[in-house]
Parts: sequence; structure tokens; C-alpha cells
Amino acid sequence: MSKLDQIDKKILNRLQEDSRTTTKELSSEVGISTTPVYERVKRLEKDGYIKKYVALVDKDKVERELTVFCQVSLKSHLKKNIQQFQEHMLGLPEVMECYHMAGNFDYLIKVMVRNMKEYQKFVVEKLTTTDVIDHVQSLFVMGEVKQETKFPLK
Amino acid sequence: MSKLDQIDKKILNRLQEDSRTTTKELSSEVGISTTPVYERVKRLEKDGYIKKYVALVDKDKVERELTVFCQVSLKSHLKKNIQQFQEHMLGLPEVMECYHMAGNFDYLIKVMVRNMKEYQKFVVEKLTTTDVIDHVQSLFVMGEVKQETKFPLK
DNA sequence: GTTGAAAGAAAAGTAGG
DNA sequence: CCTACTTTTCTTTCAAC
Repeated sequence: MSKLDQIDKKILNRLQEDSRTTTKELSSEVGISTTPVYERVKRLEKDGYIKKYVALVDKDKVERELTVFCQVSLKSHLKKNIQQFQEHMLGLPEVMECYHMAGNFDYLIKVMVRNMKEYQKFVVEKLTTTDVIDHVQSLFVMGEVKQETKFPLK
Repeated sequence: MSKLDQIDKKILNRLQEDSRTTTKELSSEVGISTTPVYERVKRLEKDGYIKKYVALVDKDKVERELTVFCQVSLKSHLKKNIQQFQEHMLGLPEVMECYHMAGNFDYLIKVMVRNMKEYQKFVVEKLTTTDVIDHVQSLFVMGEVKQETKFPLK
């Protein structure tokens, strides 16, 4: 599990932009032949640099046009409660991201739903059905400026 | 650009989990033969349901272990300033996400960097070099509970 | 690291039901 | 929608340098 050289980084940059890039294309872009490119990609997968390959779907097309961040505070910080809350989050498909935060509140979660009505339903019927939550504050997204999955390596 | 049926949804769910799933595998999972599966995938790409295929890289392995959310307020909300700020964000590779928010502040951005020292450098030398920013508040992530790119369709 | 070759798989297209 | 077949391309492995 050695460090990445410039060629590895170029490969990772390319695959982060388009994972369908073929070994052949990669090879001409990074300037080495297909065999070592193939071996490098396999190594990057094996060593865990590449976690997985996914298709990114347009949120508007699948009716998830409303994004809301929720700042959640728990009633207590007992390990039991933290665990219960985290498991609750893992089970909610509307929750795309969930972070344990330092500061004035405990968790920041990113929720993506169809519209405001669905969001209300989510908060009332799903989010707050676990009794470990004390307080929720919703921050509404009006517009998306940037949304990246790529870490540019250099 | 018609609506999705159950088969389309199954295909999208699968490709969101693993975009390397072959037409053959998809075909046995959704119960139709390879040719129509192939055509459905092409249609989903063409109609924009699938935006792109990407490799997801492990943030720890590429030295982006610190995640910080910044609540940014602008000095004024003149169109010119909004535009300048947004372009500034697009040019910063540490900024993974940027949202225009309703509420007490103007933008929420997700920044991923190596460590606290790098974050300080980012704030001082990069984020706040545009004169349209009035105020920045940093919210630090202690732990990641969930991080999803998949919209489960049903 | 490189090249080239080769077997196997998958993608992409075609034809007929 | 199905099966079946074809061509092309890519993946994967291997031998040799």
C-alpha cells in the first residue's frame, strides 16, 4: 500500500470524472501502455483508494428537488443514545449524509426529498420518531452552486 | 422522456450501487433479457437520469480527512456579488459542495482538507480572498455517520 | 517498467418472432 | 418485450524484453 505517484493520481483523477474511461484511453492519457495501467487500477481498487464505482443520478429527474440541512441536538450524549440515533439515520433513505459535529448542535444531516410537504412528513413521521432527539433546526437550500464527488489530486 | 417503470427503477438502483454491473447481471436481476436492458440503460443515459459514472475515492487515503461546513454571509446581495462569490467557489478544489441558503446566512459550503492547518490556510488564503464575503462561521465534523450518493427508487 | 499476443467477456448492433 | 447471432471493443492474462 505504497504512496501514489503522478501516474496513479492522473488515473484516479480521470476515473473520478468518468469511471467508464477504458484502460486504452487511460494509457494514452498518462503515457504508459495498457498493461501497467490495468495493474495500477487493480492495485488502486485492492488497496482501497477506489471504494466503488457508481452511477450518479439526476436528483430533479427522480423527484428529490428539495434539499434541507438539519441541525439535530440530542437529549443526552450517552453512548446508547448516540448509537440509537445513528442507526436511525442509517435506516432513513431521505438522509443522504449525516455527520457528528463539534459545536452548538450534535448532528448535521442532509435530507433530500420531493418537496416541502414531503419534508414535513419526513420530519414528523420519520426523523423525530426516535425519542433521543431533543431539537431540530432546518436550513433550506434555495440553490445548488456546486456538488462534487471528485478529489482533485496533484 | 417518459416516466420510469419498476424495471427502470431496479436498474437505476443497481447502477447507483455498482455501475460496473453488467447488462447480463442486470438482465437476470430484473427478469428481462439483455437487449432490452441495454436499451433501457442507454435511454436512461440519454434522457439524463444517469448524469455520469464515477469512481468514488476514499477520502482518508487521499489526505482529505477533515471535513468542515462553513456558513458564509455576503456583504451585499447584489447580483454582481452573488455571481462573483459563486465563481470563486467553483474554482476552489477544497470546496466539495456549495449551496445558496435561505435563512440567517447566505451560503453553506462543505470543505474537505487534510487537517486543521490546511483548513486555516484555506480560509485565510483562499476562501476569504474575495472581497464579497462578510462573515464565515466554521462547523467542524467529528465523525461521519452516513455518506450516500444513491437515491433509492421504489 | 515495456511490447505484443491471445483468450474470454462484454458491449453494441442486427434480424426474426 | 423475447431469442439468437455478429462484430467490435475491452478486459484480463501471459510470455518475452
